[in-house]
Amino acid sequence: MSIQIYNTLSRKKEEFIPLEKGTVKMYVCGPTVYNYIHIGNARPAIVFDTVRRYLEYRDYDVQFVSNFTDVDDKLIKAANELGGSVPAIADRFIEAYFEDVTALGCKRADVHPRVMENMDIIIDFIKALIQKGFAYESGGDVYYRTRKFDTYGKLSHQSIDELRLGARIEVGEKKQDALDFALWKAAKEGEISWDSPWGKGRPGWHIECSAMAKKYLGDSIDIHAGGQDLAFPHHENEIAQSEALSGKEFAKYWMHNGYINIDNEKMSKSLGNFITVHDIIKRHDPNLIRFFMLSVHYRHPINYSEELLEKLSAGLNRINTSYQNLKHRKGSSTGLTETSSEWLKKIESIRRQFEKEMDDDFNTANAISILFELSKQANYYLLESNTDTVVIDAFIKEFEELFAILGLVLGEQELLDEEIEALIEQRIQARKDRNFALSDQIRDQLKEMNIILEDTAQGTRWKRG
RNA sequence: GGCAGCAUAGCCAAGUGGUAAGGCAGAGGUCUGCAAAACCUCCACCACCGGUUCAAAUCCGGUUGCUGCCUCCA
Repeated sequence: MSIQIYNTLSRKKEEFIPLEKGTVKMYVCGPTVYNYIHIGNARPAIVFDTVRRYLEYRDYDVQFVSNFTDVDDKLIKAANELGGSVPAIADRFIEAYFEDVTALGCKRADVHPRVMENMDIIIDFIKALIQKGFAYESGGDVYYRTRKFDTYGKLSHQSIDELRLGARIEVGEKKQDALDFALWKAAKEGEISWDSPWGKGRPGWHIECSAMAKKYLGDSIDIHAGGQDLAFPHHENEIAQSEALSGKEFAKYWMHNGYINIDNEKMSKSLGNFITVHDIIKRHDPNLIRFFMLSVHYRHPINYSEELLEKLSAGLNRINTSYQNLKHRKGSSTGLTETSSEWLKKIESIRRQFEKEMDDDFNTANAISILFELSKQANYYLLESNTDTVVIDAFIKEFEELFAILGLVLGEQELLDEEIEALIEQRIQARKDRNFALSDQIRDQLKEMNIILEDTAQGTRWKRG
């Protein structure tokens, strides 16, 4: 079975066939680092990290690049307001970004290029576009000549004429056409700037991705991804720049994730209705946040609420409990039983179902339902009086591997202190003596310490409440 | 105005032609010294109106409502 990916270009699911067998070149548009990221920004980080993990699981060598926009208007503004230089603000929030997304289970990209470190290739890129007639200098700015690029609008499925009719497009004095966009912006007084053939200035927003994708991955890449709102104009412009220069298709598959809403309205920094990752992970397990993000298909919107998180938490705990119960049971398991091979087959079939769901445009919502199925089967198996260590191990491995593909972590049993251990021992003795008054008292006492006890046929076990 | 998306049980959410996955919550039961965990059972005619079809939540047309992009934005 092959992997299907919904491609914004064709608006259809397509079979994934990499340009180069066994390798996936993937570029994900990263954040502008002028502030802490909010959970809406975290969605692409988590979603495309999961895509990457799954492709790696499928034995692809994934070359994963994700940029930081560290020079732009908002950074200049933030530097003025917070005090400090643009590079210092960028450094600070890049560090915060890594802290946040690492907590959310995202791996580092192979390269996280920054605009400031790639000024030379950006300027070269613009020079080449001017040479080819796709760009022009105007009063220290450089603009892309949009109408010269025949297929402009192919990603957002709009014609240049339709876009031109858009009510809010204004013609700048320096632009030849309303749809032309800036490749280079002349510096205003006191702004951070770099020398260029057109005077001091800084790059426009879109050119960085074209230039850096080319540098790190080449003229043509497999997957280019980002939030839905980047499709137009950002990605459309990237296509115009890159394809005008190389004459080749820039990216084969374009993936866009949906938004996070609050009260059914888009969460965004400009609307001010955002929750930063920095704050939310103080209140909630970051693993739960990731689970929340993956519980909905990546192209659909998610409406955020605290109540929803709590409900999801109950489900995630159920899976975790099941995993802990398997581990608890491992010690008392014996050898092969009559049903062993049947169960091993069952586990294998769950794996195949999981793959089937992930193959289908990374349907993590359904993949999670398979996790519940695994959990249910494991619980059912644990009902048997004799369990086989091989089967138990197979279940445990299955939990661990499927969780790893989704970038989720399973709770690990930590050690208890001696006082608590002693109380548990004392209660076990009390129960042997059928002194239930004492045993219940100890259980209550432990509960106040947030330790929940469960008595099973294989002995007493505990967990954190 | 242009271009898209969405509308499925109390809540969340899959599902693109054959009579509705999964989770949370709820009800009943089993197990247990009592609990907990777990297991079993129950809980939806898929916004509305037409049409196509032997057959539609799924396709087509229309209506209503909501959202997004067209401007910085994940």
